[in-house]
Amino acid sequence: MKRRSVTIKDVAKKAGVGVGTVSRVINNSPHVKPKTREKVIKTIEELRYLPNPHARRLSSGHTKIITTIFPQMVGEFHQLLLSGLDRELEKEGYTSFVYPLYSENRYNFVRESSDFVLGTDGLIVDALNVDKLLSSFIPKKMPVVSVEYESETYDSVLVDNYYGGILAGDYLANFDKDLYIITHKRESKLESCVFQERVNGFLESIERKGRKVKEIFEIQLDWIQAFNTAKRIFTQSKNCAIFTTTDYFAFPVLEYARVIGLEPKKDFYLCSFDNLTLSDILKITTIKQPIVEMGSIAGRILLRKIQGYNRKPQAVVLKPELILRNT
Amino acid sequence: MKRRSVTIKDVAKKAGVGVGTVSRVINNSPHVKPKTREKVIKTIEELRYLPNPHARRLSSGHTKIITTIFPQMVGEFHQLLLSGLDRELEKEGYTSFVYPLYSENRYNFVRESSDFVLGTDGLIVDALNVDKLLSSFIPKKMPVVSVEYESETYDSVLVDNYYGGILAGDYLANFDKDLYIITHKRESKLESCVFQERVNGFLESIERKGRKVKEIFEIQLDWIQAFNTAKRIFTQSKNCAIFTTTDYFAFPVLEYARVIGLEPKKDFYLCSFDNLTLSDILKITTIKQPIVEMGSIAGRILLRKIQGYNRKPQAVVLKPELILRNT
DNA sequence: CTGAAAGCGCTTACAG
DNA sequence: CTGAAAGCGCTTACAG
Repeated sequence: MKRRSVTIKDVAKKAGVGVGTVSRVINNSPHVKPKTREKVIKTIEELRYLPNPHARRLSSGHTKIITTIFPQMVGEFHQLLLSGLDRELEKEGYTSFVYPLYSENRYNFVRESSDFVLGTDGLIVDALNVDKLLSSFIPKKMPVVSVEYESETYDSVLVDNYYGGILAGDYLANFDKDLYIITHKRESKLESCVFQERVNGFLESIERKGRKVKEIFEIQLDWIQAFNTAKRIFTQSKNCAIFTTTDYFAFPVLEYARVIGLEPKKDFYLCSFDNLTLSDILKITTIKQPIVEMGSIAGRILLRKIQGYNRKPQAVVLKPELILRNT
Repeated sequence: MKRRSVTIKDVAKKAGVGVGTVSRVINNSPHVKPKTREKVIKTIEELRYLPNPHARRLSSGHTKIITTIFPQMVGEFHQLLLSGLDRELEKEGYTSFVYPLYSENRYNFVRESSDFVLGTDGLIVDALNVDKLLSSFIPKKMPVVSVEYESETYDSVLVDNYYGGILAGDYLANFDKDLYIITHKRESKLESCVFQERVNGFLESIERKGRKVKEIFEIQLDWIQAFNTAKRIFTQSKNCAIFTTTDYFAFPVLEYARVIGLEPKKDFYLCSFDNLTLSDILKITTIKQPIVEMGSIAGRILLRKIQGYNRKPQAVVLKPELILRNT
């Protein structure tokens, strides 16, 4: 490709200095005489010079960018996680790109042109089995932090989903109701794997209390399906307590209950998971995760790894919390 | 940085071939004898060689990656847009990264290390005034497509938001109700600028019909605020028709109306904008945008520009559509 | 403080 | 089909 553009040489020649000096100027090196710097900056502007990032990265060895791999972009959750992450990255002049992995095609792209993974200084992987899915394409030296999934290969930052399930179970088992679970069915290896843990914790809790779940519904991350599932449950039982493993499902359930005139905390109980704005507005009882904090911690760990701190992979496990509200 | 890793030279030496041959193998060139290819592939695996992407990009001049800049990550909308985009990109072996621009810090990062924008082959910018905000950092030759904003500098793909507003106005003005608007207040230059257009179209439509809006509420993209605004409106008027410029606001409005026992299409009317799953579940009347299609068209145009087609910036304007439902 | 030069790790005509 | 070599555009010791 012959995209003849302005290079550092052109600037150097026009400014009457060496390329090294131009390089020092664009990198804010203090070892440049003010006069020289000024002259260089001026000709950079005149020539509208923009440094070639690939060349820069090839010789410097870093990009100051990290990649975040999310299974999907569901919005609020990821935005919160990212803002926590950014808070740390910004301190050191890094920023982050997002690579959503919501389709098989996108996954294949990572496999096939695995070099694109290498394109940045580090990797945050959210809610994916990074060991099975990605580690074989990730170069040995690449700093990686796994979020929401306990990796055997890398550092992890997660919420204790099992314990969250227990909290939900402890709450709902109090009531003399038919117990139901609505959870996400992992249909593809690319989907998040936190839900099963939540279910497991829930089951453990109610078993301890001598209770049994009446039915577990496994559906896709889809409001319509959740709505229809609610319909089925409320048709089966007019006296139920439902555990939805994400707030995303709680909303349609509550909605359907309203449609048929059921009153929460009387006709039925509902405990959800995530504590997104949604559950706050609708006054849904839910399990809260410290999302922003997860992001920050992950960022801090990643930065340390980039700087060369080396240690065995560890997992930081944060505790979820029951937020009692009106369901 | 001395991250001594395996290079193409190491592979060449061990395999007993030239570096050119190794390069041909990793790039799937057909001009390699099967025997040779096999040998090279084997030693690549033995050495666990991974090509350095920066070097690759420096000499080839492309990354096969395009960057998508979103103002925030609100989820469904962007996921749909991205999937439309990917459909086109994949055909040519490209993929896309997302750079969410939800904070001033993130914007500054683009300004200051503008070379990171150059890091990919093309740019999709969503719902931002790309002319004012970004064009000065974007190199002349970078292919750019603006989505949801009509750019003067680049090609654009958008929905006619003004016309959408008219559709909403034509609908709500039919009823003998107090007219209200709830819209998003752009507080920062980084926020989407589609909402004002929607409002303008709405105002134009009702004016034509000799109607006036009672009050316009400008709020943040926040459910709680929308909920409280609904409260204010329903306190002021028990007989109103509300235009929410995004489905995101329609849900809390409907929710509050329910709480106080108001019946849609009788006690009040509501017309929204976007046609997300939300409005489908809640049976909200809304203005539909062809989101996936916007993504595809943007992808196609961008690809053509990358391939060198050059023409004056044009705008592709898609028509929105009124979806009549239960509000 | 500054310039000349080596080197980063690839790709790609070129010559065979 | 293949190797030697130039070149992509930077950064960074090195020597002054």
